[in-house]
Amino acid sequence: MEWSIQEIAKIAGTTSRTLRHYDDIGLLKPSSTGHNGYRYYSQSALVQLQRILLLRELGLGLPVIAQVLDREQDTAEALHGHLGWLEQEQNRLGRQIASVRRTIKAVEGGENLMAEEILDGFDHTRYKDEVEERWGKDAYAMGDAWWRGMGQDEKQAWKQRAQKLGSDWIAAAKAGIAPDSEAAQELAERHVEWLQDIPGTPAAANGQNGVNSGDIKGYVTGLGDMYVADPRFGANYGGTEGAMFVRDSLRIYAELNL
Amino acid sequence: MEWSIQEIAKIAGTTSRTLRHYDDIGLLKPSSTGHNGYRYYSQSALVQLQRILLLRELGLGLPVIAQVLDREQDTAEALHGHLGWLEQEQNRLGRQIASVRRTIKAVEGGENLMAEEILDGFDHTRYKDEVEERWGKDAYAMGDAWWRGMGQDEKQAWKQRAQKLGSDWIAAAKAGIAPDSEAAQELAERHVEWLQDIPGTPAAANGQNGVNSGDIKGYVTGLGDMYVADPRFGANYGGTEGAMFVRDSLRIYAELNL
DNA sequence: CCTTGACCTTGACGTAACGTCAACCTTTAC
DNA sequence: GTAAAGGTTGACGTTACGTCAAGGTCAAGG
Repeated sequence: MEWSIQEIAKIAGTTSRTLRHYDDIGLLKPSSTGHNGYRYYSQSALVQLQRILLLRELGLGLPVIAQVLDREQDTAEALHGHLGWLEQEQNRLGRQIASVRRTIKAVEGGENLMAEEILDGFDHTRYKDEVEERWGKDAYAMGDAWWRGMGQDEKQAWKQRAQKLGSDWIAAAKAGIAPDSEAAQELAERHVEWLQDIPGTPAAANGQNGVNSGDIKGYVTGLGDMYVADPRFGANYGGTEGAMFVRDSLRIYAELNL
Repeated sequence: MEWSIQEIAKIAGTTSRTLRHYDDIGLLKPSSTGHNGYRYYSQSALVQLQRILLLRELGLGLPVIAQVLDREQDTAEALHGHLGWLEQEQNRLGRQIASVRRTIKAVEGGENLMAEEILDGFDHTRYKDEVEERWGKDAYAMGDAWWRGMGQDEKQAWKQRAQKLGSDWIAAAKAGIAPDSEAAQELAERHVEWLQDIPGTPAAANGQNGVNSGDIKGYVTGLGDMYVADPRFGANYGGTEGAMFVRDSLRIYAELNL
């Protein structure tokens, strides 16, 4: 018994285009071809097709399905791997949903979505890439959620605090004092305390992150290096020169106190 | 203050390619262009970019973002709509995950993924399209889960039952008895009882589906029509002739008893 | 024999949002 | 002068087909 392309398509609940596609990519060849080029499919081809469609409904990609059918990969193994990916996706969606909900609340609360003022002084989203690269996506996500979850006045306060810290650093650097001087070390202490108020980072006082507290030292010195290497951060501390002063002060503070 | 394309890319945490893309599709034009064709972006463009990236991270499509930025659509409204889509997706993923888990269990339990034997007599996946079209996606999903959740012997029993029912129908039709005869009505009763054992359909005895029991009558007569109209179903009852006999018997039974 | 309609074929564009060369021009720094 | 860095405009690749487009094949009817 052989069926034409439309017939198996109907039987299996798919379209003839899909069949041609599977033929093109070599996933499922017709069991015979007429002299006129017509594709004909046998019972065994139908079984294969059903398998393909079953796996496809589970979300597997066609290349993976091909491997499974060619016995190049164990079915259960492939499904396990796929399951992991699916769960990751679901988590991602969950986080995204939470973010959207927060944003809706913020917007409906009258907050202008990322107003100009956010730019001057402190803009946390600028650091997205660095943060994600160094401490993982979750770190940024937590910081991001924390930031957007704050009220207008809280944000204002935070920015003022950051700006004050920055200007104090610049003043200290201009004054030519040493990084290991008492004044500089006091600033370093303020800086670390400030960092500890950002959730999701290794420095966060409450250990809600998976990072153990032993990382704080490396985190702080790493930050110092970043301030110097990246002009966007350095700009907050009076350019590269100021950033170097901050870095040295922080390193010394970290060595002595963390 | 103006920035080159790489500079804002870095500041905003994206790539120059993305900026060019946004320029191409008209989502974000550079605030000025040099005589050499270089793109330059101002502070306000940066703000727009940040807004775009924020919305993009929330999963909105670029066309929607464009509408929001052009004030053609309310931000909160767009986010609400998007939220609905996200939740749908999450649900879909959840169902898919459950399906994959069941399939893994089946495969690891030694069941050959859709073996040949499934084809003869009864293959529920053949009816996917019809079931989904007539009674919704959930109906098929539930029936599907139910089928794959059964053990090998249970499936065997089910198929035997289906096949016995089919052959009895064929025999009755061949015997030339009337659809309203006692023998035919007994068969119709068996048929309905059989249908009631398939979860997710309007006929299911336990009302786990959102369908009210008043639909059973329409469901049964509708099925009869389908048997006649679709040769795949009719084949189970001895072709179109037999299917017509089944349809008439079922219709009479439904009128009298449902 | 011719037409009509149903079904088949291959070929090619479109989809979302860019990543990734390729080929070529500018600016900056040494 | 030249090399490095950065800019420009194409154009292809990505996933799994949907959707024409142009044209050949086959069974039935006038």
